[in-house]
Amino acid sequence: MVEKLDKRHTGTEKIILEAARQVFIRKGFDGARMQEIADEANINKALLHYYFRSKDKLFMAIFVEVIQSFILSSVKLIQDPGHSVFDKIRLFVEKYISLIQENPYLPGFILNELNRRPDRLVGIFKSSGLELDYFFSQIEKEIREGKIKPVEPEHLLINMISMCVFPFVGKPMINTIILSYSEKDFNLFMEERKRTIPEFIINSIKKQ
Amino acid sequence: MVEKLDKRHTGTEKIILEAARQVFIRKGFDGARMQEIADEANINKALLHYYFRSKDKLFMAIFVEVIQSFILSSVKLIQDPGHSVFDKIRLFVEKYISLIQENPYLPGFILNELNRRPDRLVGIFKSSGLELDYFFSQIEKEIREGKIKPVEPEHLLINMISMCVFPFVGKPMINTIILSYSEKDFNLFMEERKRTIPEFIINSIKKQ
DNA sequence: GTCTATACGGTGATAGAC
DNA sequence: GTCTATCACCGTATAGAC
Repeated sequence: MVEKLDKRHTGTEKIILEAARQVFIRKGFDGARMQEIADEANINKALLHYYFRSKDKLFMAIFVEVIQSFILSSVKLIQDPGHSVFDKIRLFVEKYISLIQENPYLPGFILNELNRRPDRLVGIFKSSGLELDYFFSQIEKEIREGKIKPVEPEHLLINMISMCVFPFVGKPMINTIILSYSEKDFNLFMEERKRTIPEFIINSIKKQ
Repeated sequence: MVEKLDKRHTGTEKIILEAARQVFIRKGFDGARMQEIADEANINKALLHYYFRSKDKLFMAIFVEVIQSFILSSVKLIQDPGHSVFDKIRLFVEKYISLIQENPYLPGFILNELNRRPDRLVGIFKSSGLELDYFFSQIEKEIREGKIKPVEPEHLLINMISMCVFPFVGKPMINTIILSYSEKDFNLFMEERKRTIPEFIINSIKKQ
């Protein structure tokens, strides 16, 4: 608990974390091997246990880091008072898809680990302080003002997230059975979605 | 290859398959243990290897079964010539969500395994013969007839699937950080979505 | 801090009795 | 077909030299 409070990350520790990140994301917790992480970092297994006591602790270290850098960073703007709902939709979709494009395997990794060991992992970002009250009340306000049609804010939010994230998680399925896309096709498709998703949503909820 | 062509599934074999199905879906291939499957089936490990030669073969057996019963069954109606596009949207969403509600962990399992070992698994339903040509041309026809707005059929389809499936895959995240739902809340939410998703889609694409 | 060597508990798979 | 016993290996973790 108190360990490593003031100690800064050394070079080796950073290298290990980066190697662990790559291997865990590629293989998942169960599929990852300490040996593979050691190889990736060009060190030996013993050193892994020197820096992090166990596989589980090493995993938790990278998982916390991943969660915070990935989820929290991008979801802040939807609470920003400076944008209309429509603008937030456009900005969020563009930003969120771009973020995932840089780390396309992150969503699948996070969601799978969360499903596999919810008790262990869910607590991590339970205290992340993600508040959506303002966004939801903003939607209700714009409904009252006649700017957008009556719509359930929760469903709207989940719809938006679903359409951005799911294609990456379902990529192997999309590329084979659903649409028979090549890697290049898929990238183009996701690039198009930065435009079509906001269009699709706004078409649905805008007052005529 | 030729083995077991005429031999019907015995009782024991069915029990094993059912046990394997539960454990694999709960733990994934890497996390599943042959011992646990044996326990679940109330037999011993040796018998597993008697019926299926290896863990991998046992996994493939249940995976093929899962894919076929899950994916193919529900996606047929979108090629059905007897429904309008709007009706297909309503029917598909209702049917697909209901199907997943009966096996809520199936989508996460399938998607994760597919991402983890695409080379091995993707071939299984590559020859499934899922054809979407009719559905896509039907959409383009209704666009020409002025029934629905110009829309990219591929995006429409992926949007629909995303909104149905993603909430189940992202359930731990929705229930904790995004919406703070209880199990009961979540079920209610998904029940609502059978109505709100078709409404959301049709609002977006219907001609005024 | 970093290495080699090793302990030790699983884990998939097989042998062989019944 | 079903069981018990066992093997060979792998994976995490530790001991101890440098």
